[in-house]
Amino acid sequence: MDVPQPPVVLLAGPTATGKTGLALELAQRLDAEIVTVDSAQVYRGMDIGTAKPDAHERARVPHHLLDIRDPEETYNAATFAADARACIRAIHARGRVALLAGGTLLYLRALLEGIDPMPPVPEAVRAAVRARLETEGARALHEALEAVDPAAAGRIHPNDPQRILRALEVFEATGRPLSSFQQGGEARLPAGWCALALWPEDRERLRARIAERFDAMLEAGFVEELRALRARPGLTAEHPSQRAVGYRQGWEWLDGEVDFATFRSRVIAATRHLAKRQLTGLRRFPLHARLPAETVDPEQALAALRETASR
RNA sequence: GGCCGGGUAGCUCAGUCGGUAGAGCAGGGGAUUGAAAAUCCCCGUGUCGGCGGUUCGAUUCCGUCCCCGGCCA
Repeated sequence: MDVPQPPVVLLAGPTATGKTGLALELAQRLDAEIVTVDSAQVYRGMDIGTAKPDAHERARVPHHLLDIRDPEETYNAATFAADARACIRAIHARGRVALLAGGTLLYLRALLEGIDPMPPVPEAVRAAVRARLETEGARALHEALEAVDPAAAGRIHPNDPQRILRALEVFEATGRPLSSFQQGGEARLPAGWCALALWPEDRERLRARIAERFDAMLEAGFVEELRALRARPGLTAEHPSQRAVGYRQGWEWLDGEVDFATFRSRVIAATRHLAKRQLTGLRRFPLHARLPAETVDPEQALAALRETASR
């Protein structure tokens, strides 16, 4: 390229739009290494269902932040932000471009805005609050939160157990309201970044693609992958890794709760829901360009990059 | 051909003792600060199969026809 390349290129987009393929293509042309932004692909043993780049693809271009946790472990946004920052620094030290590729927007925001520093919550505190949720219910805990952290309670819906839990455990662990840690911040792209997103213009085609892709996963041995995970003694359907699309429904099926046809249609529906939520998040994300997903075109992506770099 | 069920939202169905109807799923939009492929919130007018009749008023009752199941011929 005759114009200076942006040192960080971001390729986002909802699931099943061809990010992996385009990222590979771009990485080779830009002499880049790929940093995956994906909350499910961090787990080992979850390959087919997460559409993780295969060994051949990973041999072509170095990939980072894949397979860095066992499925019994829990990864999170703050850790991602730190890991990704370290990866970018190392890639730049090698004189190469960092290509961030993936669709987990919370992770991206944590990286861009920074995530407000907060002390870790001891597991015992977490378990205690969780137990209260079981016995008292989300509404009651929301009222409890109202008393100690009205700002957070106002922002969190009374039916949202996950956020109520988080706010309460932070208060229990630190004696300070969660909201007092949160400074708030805007997602702004640093200089030298170029943010692109693959954008499906045609929902109908995206839906068809999602169904086809899942059938291909089944053919590639997804059921074997599920059985292997289920055979791990310490792993349960409640682990965050196993709540991922495809895996959650896989446990339901293997536990005999639903038949195969229901399993298949539920996974496909859940994937469409995921794509929809990703699209919603992407709409308010600072992007330089949307690339039509129907015609994934590396040339078009490179043109968008050049235009951004020359600004 | 006879008898019995059914025909209500894109799908599966509930309901209206007569005052023109609502759930789940699907679909759309939105929120999102350490689980995020997570967790939540909001959005439902549809000749209530057709045509007649009774009635102030019928998707609801009656008649008739059509369609789909089942049983009997």
